[in-house]
Amino acid sequence: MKKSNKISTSPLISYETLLAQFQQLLRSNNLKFTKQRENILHAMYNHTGHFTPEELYRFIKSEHPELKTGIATIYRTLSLLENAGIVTSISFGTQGKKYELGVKAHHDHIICTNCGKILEFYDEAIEKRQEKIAKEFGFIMEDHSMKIFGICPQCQKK
Amino acid sequence: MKKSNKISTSPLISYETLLAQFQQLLRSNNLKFTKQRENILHAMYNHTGHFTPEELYRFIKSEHPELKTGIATIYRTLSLLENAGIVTSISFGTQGKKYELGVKAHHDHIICTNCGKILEFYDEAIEKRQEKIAKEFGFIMEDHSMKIFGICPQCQKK
DNA sequence: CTTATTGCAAACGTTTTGCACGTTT
DNA sequence: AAACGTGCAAAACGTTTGCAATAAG
Repeated sequence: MKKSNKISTSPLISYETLLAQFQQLLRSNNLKFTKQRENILHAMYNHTGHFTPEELYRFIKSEHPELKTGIATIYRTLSLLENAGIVTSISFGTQGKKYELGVKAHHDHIICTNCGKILEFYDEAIEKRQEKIAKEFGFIMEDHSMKIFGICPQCQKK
Repeated sequence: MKKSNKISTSPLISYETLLAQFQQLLRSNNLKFTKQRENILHAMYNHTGHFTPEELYRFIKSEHPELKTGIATIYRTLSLLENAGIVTSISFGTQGKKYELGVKAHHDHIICTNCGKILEFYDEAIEKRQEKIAKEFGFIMEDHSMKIFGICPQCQKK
C-alpha cells in the first residue's frame, strides 16, 4: 500500500478543454476574452515546466510582436489565472516567482541550487503530518509550501 | 518514544555569551566590532520573535538617534549574522524576509494569514521524509523550507 | 596608519499602478 | 454605448551597491 512519488510534466487536459475552462471563468466574472489572454494561456500550455513572468513576456513578444503585449498584462493575467487555480507559482524570494500550468494535483518542489532545475513530488506522509501539526496548534490550515534545496545528480557529476 | 513539537520563544543563552560569540566571530574574520553592530545584536536579543529589517531599522533609530544608523547597515549586519548562523530568516516572497535570533535548533513555521503571527515547530517525521525524498531523487540535500499557512485560534474566534 | 565600516543616495530587479486609449461585449 | 482591458511610463517595494568620509585595530 505504499504510495510512490510521481513527477508529472505534461498537461493532463487538451488545449481545447483548458481554453473552454478559461473562457467559462472569464464569462462568469464579466471579464473579456482578449487576444493577449489567449496568447498567454496558449504559450503556457505549450511550455513544459516553470517559467518567470519575464520569460513568458519575452516569448509572447517574439511570437506576437504586432500586439506589443506589455509586461503588466503578463502579470495581470498570471494573477488572474493563479487566483482561478489554473496556474500555480513558486516563490524565490527577491528573485521573484516561477509559474506553471496548475492543472496538476498539489505537489511540493525539490530544487537544484546549482542549475535551478525544479522537480515535483507529492508525499502523502508529509501531507498528513502537516495537517496534524496545524490541528495541534489549533490552526485552520489553508495552504502550505515546502521546498527542498540541494544538488541534483547531473550537477554532482560535474 | 514520541517526539512532541516544541515552541521556543526566549533566548537560550545570556547576552554576555552571545556577545562573546559575536566578538569571537568578528575577530576571527578580521572584522571590526562597531557600536552599530553591537546595537543591532542587543536589539535582537531583547526582541522576542520575528522582525523585518525595516522594523529593526526603526527601532535602532529610535534607541540610538545620534548614530544615524542607515538601513544598509542593518541589512549588512543581518547578512553577516545569518551567514554566521547567529540569526535565521524566513522568506515571505516579494514581501521580504523576517529574522530572528537563531541560537535555536532547526525548525519550520506555521503562520497565521490573518494576523501574521508566526509559530515554530519541529517535526521529526517530516524531517526524515524530506531526507528520504531528496535521496530518492539522487539529490544531495542542502536545505529545506516549509511553511504552513492558516488561521490561528485567536483569529478564528473573531 | 591601515583596513574595515559607515551613511547616504543612487541603482537594482520584480511587481504594481494610474491613466488615456482600444477592444470586447 | 458601456465596461473592461490594454500599453506605457512611472512608482513602489525590499534590497544592494558605489563611494567618500569615519572609526576600529
